[in-house]
Amino acid sequence: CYSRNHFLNMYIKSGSMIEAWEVFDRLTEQNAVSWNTLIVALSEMGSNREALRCLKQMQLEGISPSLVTCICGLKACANVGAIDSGQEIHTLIRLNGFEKDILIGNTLVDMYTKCGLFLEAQLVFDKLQVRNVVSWNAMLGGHDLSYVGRTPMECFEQMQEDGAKPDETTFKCLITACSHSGLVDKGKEYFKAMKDDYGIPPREEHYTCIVDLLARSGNLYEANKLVNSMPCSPS
RNA sequence: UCCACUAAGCC
Repeated sequence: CYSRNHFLNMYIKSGSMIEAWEVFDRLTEQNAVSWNTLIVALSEMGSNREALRCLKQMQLEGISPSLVTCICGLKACANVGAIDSGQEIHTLIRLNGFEKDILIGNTLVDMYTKCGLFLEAQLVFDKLQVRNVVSWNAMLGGHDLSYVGRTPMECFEQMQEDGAKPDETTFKCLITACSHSGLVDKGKEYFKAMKDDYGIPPREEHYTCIVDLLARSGNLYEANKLVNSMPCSPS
């Protein structure tokens, strides 16, 4: 069944969804992994409702959702703001004792922020036993932090006190958060600090973030200057 | 370790 699932994934990754379904149907024994593979594929192609239907279906067929199933399901919920299903999955998580898992926790935080339940997200976040850079990035990037009475700056400091090392994604989230809160100077500072103090060379997306920040604040001249000084796209 | 967490703008 091992190789069968690989096979299934191969079709999916090459974009042959029809063949993938055929392979799936012909599997004599669909285990949680085959279902997960399908659910991920569906949600990646934007068929999130269909993905959630699969999650129900697998249960009807007597296969219990694994930890990975819960993660994939939550992502599908996050994509379409399906808070009801999200909460059902959260219940499932509790029933199975998956809640201490960091990946589960991070995905829950993300799902709740994407669904607009910021306090719920904060609650899950606070209850995490261990937090990593992804947890912090999810908080930082998910929504306007002012909903939970925080600023991007505080969040950024706290994450470091907590021992998380800011990465590329952190700065994308951080600068975007500044941009959305009108914190123009702070955003510029962070952009500079990123390479000067943290040794992270800005990528194309970081330039997009900072240009967006400048342009939004009416700083067209500076934005233009920056675009012209950009190195050619690395990758 | 068959599958799995966060990630800019435009729309």
